Amino acid sequence: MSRNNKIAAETAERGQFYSYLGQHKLRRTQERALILQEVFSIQDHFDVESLLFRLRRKHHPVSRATIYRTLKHLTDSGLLRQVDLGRSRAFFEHAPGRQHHEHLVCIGCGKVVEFSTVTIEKLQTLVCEEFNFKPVRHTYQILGYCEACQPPS
Amino acid sequence: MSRNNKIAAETAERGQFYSYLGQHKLRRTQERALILQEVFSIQDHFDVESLLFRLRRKHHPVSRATIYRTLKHLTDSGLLRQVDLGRSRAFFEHAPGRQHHEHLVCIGCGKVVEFSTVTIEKLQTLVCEEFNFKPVRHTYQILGYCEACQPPS
DNA sequence: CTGTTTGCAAAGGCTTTGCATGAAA
DNA sequence: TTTCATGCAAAGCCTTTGCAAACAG
Repeated sequence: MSRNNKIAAETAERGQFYSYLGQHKLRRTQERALILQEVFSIQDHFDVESLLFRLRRKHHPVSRATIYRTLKHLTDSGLLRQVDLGRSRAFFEHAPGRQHHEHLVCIGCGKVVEFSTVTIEKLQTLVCEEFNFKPVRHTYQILGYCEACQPPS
Repeated sequence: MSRNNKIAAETAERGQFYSYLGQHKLRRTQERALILQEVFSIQDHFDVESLLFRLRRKHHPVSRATIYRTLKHLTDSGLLRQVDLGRSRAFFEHAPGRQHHEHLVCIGCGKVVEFSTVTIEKLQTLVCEEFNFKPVRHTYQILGYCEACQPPS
C-alpha cells in the first residue's frame, strides 16, 4: 500500500469512528484519537498490553481502563474485530474491508498467519442444515509451529 | 449404553487413572476417587463450577483447588480433554475412545453439539502444507442458535 | 514416619467498574 | 454549565499457589 493510500485509509477510519461517536452521542477526545491512530498503525494482531506499551513509548499516556473502553467502541463501530487466538487474553485485528478468515497460530513465537477458504463456509452451511442450527459466527484455528520454530523433540 | 457397559467403562476409567497415578508416584485419595466418579457420571461438557456444585449436592465436599488440580491430572492422563467453547472459562469432555470432533455451541442456552468431518482434517493438511506449518491441534466451532433457541430479532 | 495431598486464603492475570476530577460540547 | 470521559484504585472472574494441617503409603 502506498503512503498516499495509507493516509487515505487512516482518514477513512477516523471518519468512520467519528461518525460512530456522533451517532452514539460520544465525544471526540484526545485519548480516543491517540488510540485510534495507534491501533491503525499496527499491522498485526495486538493485545491490550502491547497497545499500552506502544502508546507509552511514544509518550502518549492513556490509561489501561480507557484502552479497554475505547477498544470496545472500536469493535462496536466495526473498525476492529476481537479474535480468540487460543490464549487467555483478547486479541484484535483490523476489520475494514477484510473478509472473514481463519488463523494459523504459532505455539513457538506467537506469530499469526491468516488464511481464507470457501471450504469452511460450505462446511458450516452443511453442518448447520443437518443440526437445524442458525449460525452466527465460527472460529477455525490451527495451532502448531511455523517454519522458523521447530517443534520440540 | 447398557448399565453393564457403563459400569465396565467406569471401571476402565478408574483403572486408567490409577495406573497413571501409580506411574507418576501420585496417591489414591478419597478426593480423587470422588472427582473421577463424578466426572464420568456427567454426559455433557462441564466446567469447574458445575462439577463443584454436583459434588456438594451429593455431600461430597471437595475444594475448588483440589478440583482444579485433579482435572489437570485427568487431562494429563488422557481421560479428559479440555475444550475451548468460546467462553472465558475452561470446559472439559470425556476423552477415552472418542475421536477428535468439532463443536456447535448455542449462544442461547449453552448447549453443545459435537460433530465430526473429514473435510476439516483434509483442509488442515492442505493449509499447513501451503504455509509450511507443523500442526499440533486445531479448533473449529460454530456459534449460533440451536433449534430450541430462536435468534433474537 | 515421610512425603503427598488437601483446604484455605492469598495472589495472579486479565478485564470491568465506582467514583471524583477534568474535559468536551 | 451540563454531561460525558478519564484515571485511579478497587473489585470481579477464573485460575494458580504458599503453607500448615491431614492423610496415604
